[in-house]
Amino acid sequence: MIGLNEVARAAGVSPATASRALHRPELVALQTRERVEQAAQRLGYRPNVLARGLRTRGSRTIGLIVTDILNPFHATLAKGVQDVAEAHGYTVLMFNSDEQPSKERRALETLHGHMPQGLIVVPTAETRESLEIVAGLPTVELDRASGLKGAHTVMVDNLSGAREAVTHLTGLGHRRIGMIVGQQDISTARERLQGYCEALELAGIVYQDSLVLPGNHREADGRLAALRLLSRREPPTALFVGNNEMTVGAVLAARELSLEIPRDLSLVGFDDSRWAQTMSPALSVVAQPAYELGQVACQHLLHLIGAQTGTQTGAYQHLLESVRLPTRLIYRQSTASVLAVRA
Amino acid sequence: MIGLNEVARAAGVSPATASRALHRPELVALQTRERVEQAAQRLGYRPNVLARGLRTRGSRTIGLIVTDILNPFHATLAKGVQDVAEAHGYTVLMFNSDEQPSKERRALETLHGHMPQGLIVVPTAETRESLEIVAGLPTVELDRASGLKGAHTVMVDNLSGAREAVTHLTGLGHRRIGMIVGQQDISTARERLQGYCEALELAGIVYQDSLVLPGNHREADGRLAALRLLSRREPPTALFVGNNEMTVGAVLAARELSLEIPRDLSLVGFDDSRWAQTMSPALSVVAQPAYELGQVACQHLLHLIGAQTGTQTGAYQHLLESVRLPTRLIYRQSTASVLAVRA
DNA sequence: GTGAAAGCGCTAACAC
DNA sequence: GTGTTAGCGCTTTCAC
Repeated sequence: MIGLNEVARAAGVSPATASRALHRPELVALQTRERVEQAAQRLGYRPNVLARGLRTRGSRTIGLIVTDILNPFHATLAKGVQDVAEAHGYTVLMFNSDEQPSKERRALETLHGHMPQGLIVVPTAETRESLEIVAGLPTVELDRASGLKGAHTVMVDNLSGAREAVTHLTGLGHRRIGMIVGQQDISTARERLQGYCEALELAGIVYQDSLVLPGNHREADGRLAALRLLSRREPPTALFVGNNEMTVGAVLAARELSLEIPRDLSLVGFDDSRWAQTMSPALSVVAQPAYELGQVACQHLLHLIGAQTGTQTGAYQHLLESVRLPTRLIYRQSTASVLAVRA
Repeated sequence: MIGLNEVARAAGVSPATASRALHRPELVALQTRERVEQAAQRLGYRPNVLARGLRTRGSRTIGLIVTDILNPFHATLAKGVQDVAEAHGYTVLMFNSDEQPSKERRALETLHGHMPQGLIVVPTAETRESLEIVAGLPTVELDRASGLKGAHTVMVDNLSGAREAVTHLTGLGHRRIGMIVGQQDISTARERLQGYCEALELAGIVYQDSLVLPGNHREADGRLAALRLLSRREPPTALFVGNNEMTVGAVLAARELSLEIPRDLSLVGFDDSRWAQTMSPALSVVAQPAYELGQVACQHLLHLIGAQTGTQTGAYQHLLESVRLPTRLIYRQSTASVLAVRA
């Protein structure tokens, strides 16, 4: 491997000067700098990040832990994070927690050994405790809040997103609206449920516990929950599903029961996706700006890192702890008026 | 940060012994080892991967470059790689080339600085040249072959996958079968095109150049190509599309032209996906074992790394250069007999 | 079986 | 402006 020593020798300077020429050009005579740069170029020099990180205690690396990279929403988050990180010369170490606190812990431990300069995490149910592993590390929680106080979070406005979706349904005359919602130890699930409740109240509908079924964010859970809800004596005429994977399950359940959407059942999902657009009827959804969410989280983290090392301009000194991005309700063909149905 | 020094002091031994106790237990007295292990445990010691990597020139890190993490196929590849890597204590540095050779080069350069022990890459058109950046690094090419001779590759059997799909179409009586295929500088596209040709020949149909349109793997390309093919004076009665993103485009094009699948057009795509299953009619596809592909690539790479350092048992000494996994044609509702149509 | 010492490649502190 | 020196945390000779 070509090291800084070789470059220095080729340029006829000391290693220290070579280092400065490359990273602090202003400390070096123009002429010297050019000699070094040319030598580096010619030899194909690439700095050894490990050595530099060891010395400066700054690896130019950030950690990212998502709960499920196979979920396009998370893949998109990851891309947003990566693109911003890369643009700033940071490398991303990505891990999957698969929604399991134990895997998350392992990821955090591995990460810790790599001495990252920051962390972006989509929390699981136990992140609050696990984050102790990387105590002191600038951290941004993405999409969900772990509940750790003082934590920086970048999330979507779940409350009003859900409220809007359900209000759309009540506006169509639906009174028996079911909800399939994630585990209540996840902040997004709590907020979306609350939005549902508020929308019902706004429409003067009393909340019915039996119309709300929990699921663990997976397709299979959504299917089972939908099957149960739709097999009731008085099944709901509309369904609001709290995450994209579970929505697929709900669609499958409706098909199994030969319910036609939207004639027999109106459906709104949370989070847009390719299949929601191509299935027929196309699905109405609460769309989330996933890519932007990832970008903002990364920008936020970089500011935190900058703020810590004091490289920051005044503008960002007072970073908001919590950022909320808006959702957008997309009307497609999966909802219909109850009146129309009965007619 | 808790370092090995602290652990050593707490255990009343020298740093050297502490290091040995943790990584070469056989070189240390049982009693000593236990003391060290307990101390490490108690203090929450996590080895500094940077320091170790610097010293041993082995970072326990591998690089992964995919062309598009937003493509579920690639996300699944990545998950397969990650799961295997993690199980063996390796951390994955993942990059996106977005199908752009320049981004791929940048990723390779960044990667190089991190001193990875191996690389898994889904090649772009110029990978053969760019790989020079990491010359000597154990490398596995995934899903596609860069053309570098002697390279280790893990791919799917594109040729027979495509042949089977098109033979299915000819078996249904189709004679005018269009193909939308990726750039010919990508090996998968070449192989799939060849499979198409062979299937035609097998059915005694003469190849028509004008029925084959290229696209750059994106949805928009697929749409445009399909639009052109389907607007011909004598449009094809069936379409075989060479990748999943472009297949979405083809479906959209068919809808725009008010062609009903499969009545007016039979369609087979390459690579299965969520939307292919949920759209109606459900799409027949050549399914690829994406997760397994990633797993196998990573196992292969780990063997290469092992072989290099001589840690390997004889069994894997003679690693095959190229691994091919089979595809599987899934029959759903997007294809129909021409005869039935005309009837 | 264990400790002392050197050094991986780099940069920060201190001289000059 | 530039060189010298030391040391980041770890592993690995080489002694004992």
